[in-house]
Parts: sequence; structure tokens; C-alpha cells
Amino acid sequence: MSNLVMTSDQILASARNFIVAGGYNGFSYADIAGEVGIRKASIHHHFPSKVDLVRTLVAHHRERTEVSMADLESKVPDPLALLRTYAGYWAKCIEDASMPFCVCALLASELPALPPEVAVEVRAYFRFLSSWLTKVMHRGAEQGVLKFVGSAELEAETFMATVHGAMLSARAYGNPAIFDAILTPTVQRLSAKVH
Amino acid sequence: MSNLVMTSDQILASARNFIVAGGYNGFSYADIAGEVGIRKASIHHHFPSKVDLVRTLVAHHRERTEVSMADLESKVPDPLALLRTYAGYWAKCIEDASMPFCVCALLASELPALPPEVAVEVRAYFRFLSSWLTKVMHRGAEQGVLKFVGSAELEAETFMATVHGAMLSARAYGNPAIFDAILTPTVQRLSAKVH
DNA sequence: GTTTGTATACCTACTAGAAGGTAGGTAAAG
DNA sequence: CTTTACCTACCTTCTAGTAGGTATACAAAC
Repeated sequence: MSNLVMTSDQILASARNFIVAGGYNGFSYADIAGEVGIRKASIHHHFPSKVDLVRTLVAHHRERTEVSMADLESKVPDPLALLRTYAGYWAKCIEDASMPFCVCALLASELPALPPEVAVEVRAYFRFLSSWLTKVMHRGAEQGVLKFVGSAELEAETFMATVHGAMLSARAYGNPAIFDAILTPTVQRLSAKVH
Repeated sequence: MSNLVMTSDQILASARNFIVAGGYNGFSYADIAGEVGIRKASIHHHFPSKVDLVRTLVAHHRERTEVSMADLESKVPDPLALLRTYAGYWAKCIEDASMPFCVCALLASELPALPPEVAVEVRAYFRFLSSWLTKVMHRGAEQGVLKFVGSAELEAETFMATVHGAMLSARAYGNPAIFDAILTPTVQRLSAKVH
């Protein structure tokens, strides 16, 4: 049983890496089998179809993100510090190449060609992230630690867009540092202090 | 000859639509053949390999973008209006679904899995767009029509990231309006007037 | 405490179809 | 009579997915 969980986790981790590199159609069961060290048919034992595999992967990713965010909120109460920590988390993932792109952002880019079951999960991730950021923006404005012109919703959407776009630029330039170069001033601009 | 050009243009247009929907591995020669109304082998007559086809497509896209931008600069001299027009162009493409995503942005997202010949062209597009936006930012600051804290380069990178991220959000939400909702205030924020 | 049943985790071997690509032919235009 | 634009027919490799087998573990039944 513990062996099962290990292998299925290895399959999910391998699939995540492949998707982050090349999207839904950028990998095959044979690729994963080669990396994990099992046979193609064994992957079908854990995940009957490719759709099952990727749907599970995205659902788990969203659930883990939800837990991480709740965790972060309790540890880092200040909304500005929260945004800094969030941006810093991605900066680290990109810089050490452990997760050079958000798996959901990549899948979202090919959303029209995605199996519907996967598309649903991807949209759910975006909705969660957007609502979480909106909450943070709202709280920051209330506490007077964040300052912006539009609504909290709009500011959250703009922030999320900048994060995803900065990931893309880091990849296009082959320069991880550009992510932090964009995000640090973007977070700073939201600060109510100095200016 | 004119018949040839027409067909090869149809092939490129079809390939562009497929890539915009699902990326490099999201379509096949059979898909294009079906859409254009010719046989698979005929595509190989115009483009010997898939790499040739996509490399040509991206190269043409960059060249046309370069011409369009030069054109735009002569018609719209004001840097702020230039940014507004650029954002408005994409807003229109997304809203009428004629080009709901930038083909180079999509390919950039799967850059690590792309054939090197294609990757080179995609990076060239990003470098061009970045340098063009930097030029616009620089000129805008000189003329006193644009105002920002960091360097023109950084502001250009941030703007480009926001554009690409806003495209992604529009796609993820299935809501074209979110692009304009993000971009209009983003451009406005760069204006030296009012605030 | 063997035996028997059942589930898990993997395997080899296979299938049908789709992938990119080739060989070689035809019809028309210059 | 050569080039262009297209075709049919084919090839090889890869694709997701299936069928059916084996080894192991952990039970309950005798």
C-alpha cells in the first residue's frame, strides 16, 4: 500500500515535470514509464487514462495550493508580506528550476484543446487563486497596508496576470532573474508606505 | 504561382489557429489538411517538415509585427496613445476571437519542449517586442507623457508580462472582457496626467 | 498452521489508430 | 520539357489503451 502511494506519487511528479515543460500533448505514458522506471501498462493500473492522470494531478495541485495558502495566511498575517512571500515562493521555484512554470498556467494556455475534465480543474485553480488574491487585497486595503486605485478584484486580477506573464518572460528569455525583477517592484507599488 | 501562395498562406493560417488553440503538439498535418481541403502530402510540398512550417509561421509573425509596429509609430506618435492602441488591438483580437492568444506567447510557454529552430524564432519575437516597448517607454518618459518609478526596460517588461498574463486570464475565465479590464487601468497608470 | 480467496502492483505482449514523412505519379502552366 | 501543385499509396514510429499473466501480501476458513 505504501509502495503504491509512492509509485503513483512518482508518476504524478513525473507527469507534472513533463507538463510544465511541454503541456498536455508534450509527453506520453512511455516518457513517464522511462523516468519512473516502470512499464507503460503499470501507469494504466494507477491512472486508467491520460485524462484521469492529468485531472488528478491538477486537482491535487489545487488542493495543495489551498492548504499552502491557508497555512501562509496564519504564519504571515500582513497582506503586503503575504504578497511578497507568494512572489518569493515562485521566484525560488523558477530560480532553482524545481518548478519553472505553474502547471495550471501552462494548461490554461492550451485550454481550448484540453479534455473537458481537465479544463474544469484548471478553471477551478484560477478561480481559487483569484479569489484568494482578492481577499488579500481587500484585507490589505482595510488595514491600510496596501494602496491601489481600482477595486480589490481588479488589483488581484492584474497582480495574477503579472505573475503569470513574468513566468512566461523568464522562460522566453531563459533568465529566471527577470521574474523577481518584475515582481519585487510590482509588490512594492502596492505598499501604502513611502511611494 | 498565385495559387501556391494562396494555399501556403491558408496552411499557415490554419496552423496558426491550431497552435493558438493547443500549442505545437496540439495539431497534426492531418488536422490542417482537413481544414484547408487538401491532402497531408500536399502540405509537405509547401513545408517539408512540421518544424519548417512552424518556424516559417513564427518568423512571418515577427516580421509582420515589426512592420505593424513601425506603421503604428508613424500614425500614432504619442507614446501613451501607442500603448493604448497596442492594448486595444489585442483586446479586439481576443473579443472577436480572431486571435484569442498570441501565437508566440503560447509557444514560449512550451519552450523547453520546442524544436530548437522554432525556439530561436520565439525568443527573437520576445526580444523584439521587449525592445520596442522599452523604446516607447523611454520616449514617453522623455516627452513627459509617461511616468513610472523604475527604468524604461523594467516598465516595458512589466507591461509585456501583464499583457500576456491578461490573455491567459481571459482564456482561463472564458471571459474576453477581463483583458481590457486589466489593460485599461494598467495603461492609465503609466500616464503622467491626472493620477 | 496450512489452505484458500482476494486485492494490489507490477509485468509481457498486443491492438488499432494517428503521427510525421516518403515514393512516385498526374495534370496543368509557362 | 521543366516546374509547380497536387494526388494516391505507403512506411515507420509512436500513441493511448487492453488482455491476460505472475508474484506478493493479507486475510478469513478449515
